[in-house]
Amino acid sequence: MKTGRRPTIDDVARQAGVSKSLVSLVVRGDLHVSPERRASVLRAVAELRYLPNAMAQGLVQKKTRIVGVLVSDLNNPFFADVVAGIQARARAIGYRVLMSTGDRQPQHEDEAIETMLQLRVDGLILGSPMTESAQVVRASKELAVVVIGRPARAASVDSVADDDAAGALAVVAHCVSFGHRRIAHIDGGEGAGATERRIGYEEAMRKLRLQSEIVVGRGAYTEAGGHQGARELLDRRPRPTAIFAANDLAAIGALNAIEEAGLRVPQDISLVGYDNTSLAAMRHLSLTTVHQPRHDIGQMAMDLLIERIRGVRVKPRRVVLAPTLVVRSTTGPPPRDRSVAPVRPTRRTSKAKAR
Amino acid sequence: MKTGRRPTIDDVARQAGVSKSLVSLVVRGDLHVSPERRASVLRAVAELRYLPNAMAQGLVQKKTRIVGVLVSDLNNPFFADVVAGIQARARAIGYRVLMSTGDRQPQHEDEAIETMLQLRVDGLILGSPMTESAQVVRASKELAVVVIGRPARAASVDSVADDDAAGALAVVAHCVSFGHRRIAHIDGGEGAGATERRIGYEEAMRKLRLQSEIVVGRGAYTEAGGHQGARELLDRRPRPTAIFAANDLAAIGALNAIEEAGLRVPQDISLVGYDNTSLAAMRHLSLTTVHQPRHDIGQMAMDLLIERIRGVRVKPRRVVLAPTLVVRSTTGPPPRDRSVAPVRPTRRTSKAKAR
DNA sequence: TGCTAGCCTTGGAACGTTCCATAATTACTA
DNA sequence: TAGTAATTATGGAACGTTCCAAGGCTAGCA
Repeated sequence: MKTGRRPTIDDVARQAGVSKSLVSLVVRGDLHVSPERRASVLRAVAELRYLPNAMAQGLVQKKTRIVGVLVSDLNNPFFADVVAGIQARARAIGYRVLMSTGDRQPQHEDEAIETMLQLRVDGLILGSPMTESAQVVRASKELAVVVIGRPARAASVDSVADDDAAGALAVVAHCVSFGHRRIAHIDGGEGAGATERRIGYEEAMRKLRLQSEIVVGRGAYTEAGGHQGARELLDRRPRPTAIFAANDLAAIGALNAIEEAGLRVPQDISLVGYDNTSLAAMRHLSLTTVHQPRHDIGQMAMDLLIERIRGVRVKPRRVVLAPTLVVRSTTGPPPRDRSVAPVRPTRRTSKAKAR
Repeated sequence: MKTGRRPTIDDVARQAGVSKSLVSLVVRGDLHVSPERRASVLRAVAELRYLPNAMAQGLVQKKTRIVGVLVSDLNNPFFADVVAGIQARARAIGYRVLMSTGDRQPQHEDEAIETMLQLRVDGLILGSPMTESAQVVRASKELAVVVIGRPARAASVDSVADDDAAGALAVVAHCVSFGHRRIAHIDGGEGAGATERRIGYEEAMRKLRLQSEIVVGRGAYTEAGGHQGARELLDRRPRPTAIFAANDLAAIGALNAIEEAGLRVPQDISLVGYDNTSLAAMRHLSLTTVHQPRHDIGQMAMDLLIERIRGVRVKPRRVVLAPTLVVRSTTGPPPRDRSVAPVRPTRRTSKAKAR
């Protein structure tokens, strides 16, 4: 770490024997520059290792070509693909991506967002934020904001999310097709989309005439949350025969709790996650879950953001993508249980074969 | 997204009836301001929702109080805790953290770093970068750079890493204590610390008089890499009885390959990972692995960075933390195998008990 | 030859802050 | 009461870019 002052555009201009305006033009790839001068400028740039100061650029241009991305939880591989999708699009149109995380703490998330706002990023993508805070809504009046993972409320905010109700229904229906009735849910607490998934679960249960069996354990979109929610559920008598966790991380926590209780999956209890993260796909785990097109979600979020940045659209958009159930090995028929009459055994058998 | 111009310090000054210098003092919490004026400035700030422009600040202050963090792979939960450690320290001393990722592609990593440099971050923490590129070394001449996960080469770069040789030795010794001899390694390719781990493995094998059994499958710090490396190893005859994967992600990929081959862990083959990520701790997986103090690593990296930023130290530091073996359920005695004489059965038994 | 058009190049204003020197005010001391 | 010190407030320069209007030059054309 030497103390040499970073070269500025003036240093380059002096070295190349031209004006700083010309250097600026060359660096930005302007076409109307004579080949000789361009060459000498580029030589000077290389010799001095000149790197334009993005702050000075941003100040005068009143834009940064940076989009900020808030990632709610670095422990959740869900965001890896989402961010990859964002970056792919951003790269294609010359935008840079800067990330930040609030570690699932609303206050920290607000601070992270504030940092982005102070930096005057051109747009903000919020990956499953804990809240659509007042700060966010205010911010969205002055720059483009897209929320991923929950439907935005404010009209100035766009969103990209999957259809949680449809996903939840698919899960419940899948369990019912095996003959389950006591299908419980571990919710995602304050997490993005958690309320939608819980309500989706409840409505699905009602639709399938299982409203009397609705049970929700309090959890979170984390392993710890899933663990706690599962313990709550496992303590109930009669015990649920299937658990639908709000996301894959929670499902893993639930699995830990289930195994700690000496139960087997899926023989004693079926388990379903959400998100179809790389974790769920692990052969050893082979978690039945709901797939979301993560890369597409990221791309779509970036597309929406760009539309707003460019001002080609002012109307809010709520993109809803269709989720798909991915059946793996953590779901199966419920155990025989004398306390409850077996449920439509024929249907159970046929579905079990279909798997 | 309204088009209202963001309020500047001048707007606040006008509204509060004071000079912009005074506004600047109040906003930065200077003490020598009369209570009345402070109050009116703060009122104006609130009314206008004034947020200082970090670019303008950075331009004149010649520092940003931002540290950039490159995360090599968002799929690897290893970095979640590292970043948490960095953030904890940063928050304590009023620095902001901005992240970026190159998705394990050296070229993208360089671009991400360039973005940070253009932004004139005060320091850069590189989380397990694919390379210590020329760009990084150059950059380190002008700002503080700390590398995590591999010992830095350049004198101007600090580093925080665990003792990979010690970790590898612990793994190999653990396997040997069970009676394994054909202990193979899946390397981490170009990943940070991968070479050190591979060499550590090879030296450990030599030290334990198993040099003739050294086998390295080509892999990467990813599930796919581990899968491929494992397939390569499983095709060998005689087959290894234990596999030491370069990290937990690779171990999971290896586990998939092992199960695909119809083998059981640990009965047919033992498996060890590295990093002790949350994945390894999953009860259902229960992977024997090597623990790194991730949060401490992050904190230490931030501490080193701050020393450099503040200029209180110019000598390079290579912090090496001690790893610890975490024995779980994926390691056990090798299967009986008539082609090789059993190895010191007494020792095997005693160690098995110790577990 | 003079005029126009087009290309290339340039100086200086602007962006929104902080820093610095100095001014204005008040308080304290001899 | 004057002089000094301490406190609070201010205007303008500076930071490193881009933008804009305008200048110089060359070439084409009548």
